[in-house]
Amino acid sequence: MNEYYRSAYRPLLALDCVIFGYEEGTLKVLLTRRKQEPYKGAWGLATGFLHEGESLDNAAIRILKKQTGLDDIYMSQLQTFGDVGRDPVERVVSLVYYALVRVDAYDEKLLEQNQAQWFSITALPKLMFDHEDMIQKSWGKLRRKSRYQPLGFELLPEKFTLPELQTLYEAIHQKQFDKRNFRKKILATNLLEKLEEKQKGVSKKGAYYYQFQKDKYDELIAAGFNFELKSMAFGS
Amino acid sequence: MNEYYRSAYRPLLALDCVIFGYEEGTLKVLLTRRKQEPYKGAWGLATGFLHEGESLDNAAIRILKKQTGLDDIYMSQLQTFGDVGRDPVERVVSLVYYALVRVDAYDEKLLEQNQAQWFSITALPKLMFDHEDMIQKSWGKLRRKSRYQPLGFELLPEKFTLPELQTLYEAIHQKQFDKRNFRKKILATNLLEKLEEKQKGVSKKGAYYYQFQKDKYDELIAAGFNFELKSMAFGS
DNA sequence: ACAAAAGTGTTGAAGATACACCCATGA
DNA sequence: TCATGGGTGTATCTTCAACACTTTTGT
Repeated sequence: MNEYYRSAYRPLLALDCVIFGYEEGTLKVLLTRRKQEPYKGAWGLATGFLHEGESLDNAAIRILKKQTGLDDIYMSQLQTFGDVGRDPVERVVSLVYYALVRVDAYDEKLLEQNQAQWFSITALPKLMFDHEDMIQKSWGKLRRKSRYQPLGFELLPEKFTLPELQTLYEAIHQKQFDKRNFRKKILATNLLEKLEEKQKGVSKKGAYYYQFQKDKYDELIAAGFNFELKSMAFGS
Repeated sequence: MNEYYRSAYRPLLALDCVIFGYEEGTLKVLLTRRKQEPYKGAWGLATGFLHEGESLDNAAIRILKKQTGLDDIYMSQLQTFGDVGRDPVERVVSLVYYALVRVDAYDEKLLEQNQAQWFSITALPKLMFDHEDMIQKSWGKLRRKSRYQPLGFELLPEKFTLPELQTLYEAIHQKQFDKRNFRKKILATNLLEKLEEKQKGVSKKGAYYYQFQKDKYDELIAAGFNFELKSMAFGS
């Protein structure tokens, strides 16, 4: 290694994960209490430093696994935060990932073990550093992305009903949708398989379960199919 | 500072800038030759390490200023690249910014001084490390963003004609647009002011100059106006 | 007068929105 | 039987895409 590299400043590099979940009709975020002084006990995102020899994505996977017990989580980089005073203890540059998990797959025991808790996105506690900003920006990204990518499914169990899916979208967008138009739009993607089974216990009539056809989606993606919006496509 | 921070791994943190320009009907990227061994002389993006006490955006501004002589450049974070072997010399995590500059504002002398050169985006030389990937991803972002934000103006002089603007969009999207539809769409934003003056020398008839009304745009943004697409808005 | 690029409107198709009633079931 | 939430179709409007001729002016 030469002078060019050796003399450079080396900041700490952290990864913070905004973990979204969906439960009881509201969009939630998983928060944990900070384990070290100062600000010990303050609510914040799941976090960790990058390890030597570890890629960024792998570091995020490691942190998510530790926090949730799950691999194979939908996960994507949001952006990097690096204001000078954002961590008052020491200069830390922080890469934010956001992740979508199925709350039903979540290991309850880990909540206690990690001093973690789900909070409704509309009723967050006071958060340390710039974590509030990170969550709001992640939510914005989720809103925008859910318009052209079938993300909602990542937050629901394998089998879900259309009313459930609609309520989820309403929680993400904080907006009511028309039942008929919503169904039309969702079913028009042709990515949902209707099952024979009906949901019991929630309503008297019972709603049909659907399943997201991930294979079909992956095929379409592989074939170069584009779920992007058509309008403003400057077509021809 | 306590143990939690002290024991953490500290990678090098670089910033790489994809500088887009527009000239002679083609979208271009500004590249420089690497100044140190190994790979000295290889083409790559304008780059630099983060300095102590400097925010990420300020670091990007510094690097852009050094490269182009300009401040006040449109600039935005793309994403962070951190694969383990991406810099073969040493582990370097790299934050990519993309920037849009007016080539006419560019100081010619700096090109030589920095061993820099504009390359058409469709005819890039072999690039070092993962810089090719960074450029392609930035271009993708530029394409997507130009559909719902008036970005094109950043690449043109203050005064420009609609045929010029259209050619720019065609260069960004690598696609021909219909003159009439393009005009309609652009003028529908109500953000362009038609000037009295006509362009001379390019065509016999001469095209009217237009000017982007940045004040008006900023006002609308401040008022919460949203340039996002309407379709898929899950409206009501 | 003619060549070359600038400028302009309309029509049909597709997609988005608004809206109201019947159905199945458990209590 | 009735209360609750599930399911369905249509009419209107907006937006997008396709398309061809006239205007201006320099040579």
